[in-house]
Amino acid sequence: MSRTTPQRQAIRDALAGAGRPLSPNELLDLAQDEIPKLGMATVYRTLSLLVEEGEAVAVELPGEPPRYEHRSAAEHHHHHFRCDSCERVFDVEGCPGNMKGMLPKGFSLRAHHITLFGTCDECAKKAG
Amino acid sequence: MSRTTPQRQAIRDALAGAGRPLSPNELLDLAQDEIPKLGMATVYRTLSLLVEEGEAVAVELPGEPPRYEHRSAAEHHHHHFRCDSCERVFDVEGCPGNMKGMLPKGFSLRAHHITLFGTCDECAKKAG
DNA sequence: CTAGTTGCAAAGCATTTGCCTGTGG
DNA sequence: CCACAGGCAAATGCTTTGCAACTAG
Repeated sequence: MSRTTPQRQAIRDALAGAGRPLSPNELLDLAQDEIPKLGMATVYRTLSLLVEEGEAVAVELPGEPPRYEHRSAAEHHHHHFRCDSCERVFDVEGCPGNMKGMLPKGFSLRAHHITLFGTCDECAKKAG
Repeated sequence: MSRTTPQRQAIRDALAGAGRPLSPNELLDLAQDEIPKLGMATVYRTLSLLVEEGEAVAVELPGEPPRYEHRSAAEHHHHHFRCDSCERVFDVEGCPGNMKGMLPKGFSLRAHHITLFGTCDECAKKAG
């Protein structure tokens, strides 16, 4: 059975507390505040485990390696925003919907991903 | 200056003739019909060159390495559809637009990507 | 106790680069 | 002729795996 270890707890906590999708590196940095010797391999292994358990969800963005967010964020339909400046990713609410009109004849739709790109509020402030 | 070689010509032709975004591997296969000894390194080097020249455009999809499409496809705003079954990617016309309403307060929008997932017409027919 | 976990180092893979030979202009 | 290109093989960077030591239950 799957054990509760300090490493896993630190990773779970970081994910749950972030409120946005985190990259494996961001996760390593955050979790190392708790467990300084934590290795990247453990982060990857724990992420696979959390995804299997349904505790975390992979967030795939165009042109970037996957990030991961806590189950609570994934429970409702949402999309993502990536800041050009700080490169952080945020969840965004709402959806234009009605994407069936875009389909070529004979194609059927199962899902859609929308990614917005621009500047987040913090970076906008810094830039003046 | 940049030279015209049989390798580059084969790659250009494959891209121009495809009518949809191609992965480096698809491109290698197609171009090897013309130049059997063509190497992957040349495909990658030529793609960078074509992108610099504006002859080709990189198409980034969530969770996948970039594909490339001919300039002619990129001249107008469009999005992409990926078939779950054959894994090919197609261009789709139209756009729900008005994505600004989704932005959190203080965020500004520069661009958006939409990717549709489902089954293409050919695969739908095969599946009956 | 002892099977599941971890850290470290080595292995994988797709992409990129270095180097020497070949060739377009 | 000779600077640019191409093929091959080695290097890279991120992710995964192997393995011996460690620890939760």
